[in-house]
Amino acid sequence: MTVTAAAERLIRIGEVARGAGVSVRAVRYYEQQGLLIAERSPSGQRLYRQDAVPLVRFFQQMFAAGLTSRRITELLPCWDSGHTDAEQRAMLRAERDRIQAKVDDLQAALDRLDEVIAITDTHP
Amino acid sequence: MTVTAAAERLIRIGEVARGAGVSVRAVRYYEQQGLLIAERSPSGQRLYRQDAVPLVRFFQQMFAAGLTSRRITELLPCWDSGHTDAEQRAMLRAERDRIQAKVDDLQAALDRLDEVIAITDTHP
DNA sequence: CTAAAACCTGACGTTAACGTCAGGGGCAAG
DNA sequence: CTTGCCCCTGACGTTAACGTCAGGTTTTAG
Repeated sequence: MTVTAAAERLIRIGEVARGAGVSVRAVRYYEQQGLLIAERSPSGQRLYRQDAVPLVRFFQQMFAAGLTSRRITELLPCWDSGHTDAEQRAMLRAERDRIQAKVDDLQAALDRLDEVIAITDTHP
Repeated sequence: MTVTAAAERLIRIGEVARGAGVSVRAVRYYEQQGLLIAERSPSGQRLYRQDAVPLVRFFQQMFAAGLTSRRITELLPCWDSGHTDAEQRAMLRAERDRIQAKVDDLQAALDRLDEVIAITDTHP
């Protein structure tokens, strides 16, 4: 039973990309935007810890929800440290409300489409 | 009691835009994309029937749901005529499924945010 | 009649998250 | 040694729904 953390096996960018289901270019972009920090090998190659994979998945989820990379960087400390200041709490709520509104909009559009589908199916 | 339809009062682009809550530029764009047809006054100004307003609102709803203007033009006959061919039915279902998947994604992201909000609220 | 408000046609600018290409290095297998 | 795969840094291209500006005409209110 090791007390000190076992030296984690570092992975390269290709493995991160494949693991998270994104392109290598996307991972580099995340670094450029300040979302993801990577060590560098002596030859300059990016080296990531394995938890970079779920982190990238999380980024994808937030992107899908309409958050910008800038906003994600501003909110990342909330996940990392579990602590937030007033500004961050306000942003969290604002994003939450925005997403909820979007869900409602999508649901309304969905109902609209289902309506037409129902009509055109029963009325060939 | 008139038998022939009363000559509908035609409205200009500004009224359409204000009525639907979009910019004049947007309405012109819709015409350019083939979404909206307008008569022209002798001097060249666009003249719309009043149902252009709810129609533009409908476009906005579809845009919000992620449909492109091209897709909307392909599906407009479904609303206008109430009739669809096989290709259109397939498109309708594809869009419906895509939107539903997006709703699920958003809901997952929402849960994720709510989780953090709950933690940071009870744990100042 | 006149000035403001509204309309017209181009046509270039914007934004975000990448895609893609050019040109070059490094490293394990055979 | 060289072949192939992965990696690197720029840097320009893409897309969709408009925004915005320029320069000119039309409609409307007074």
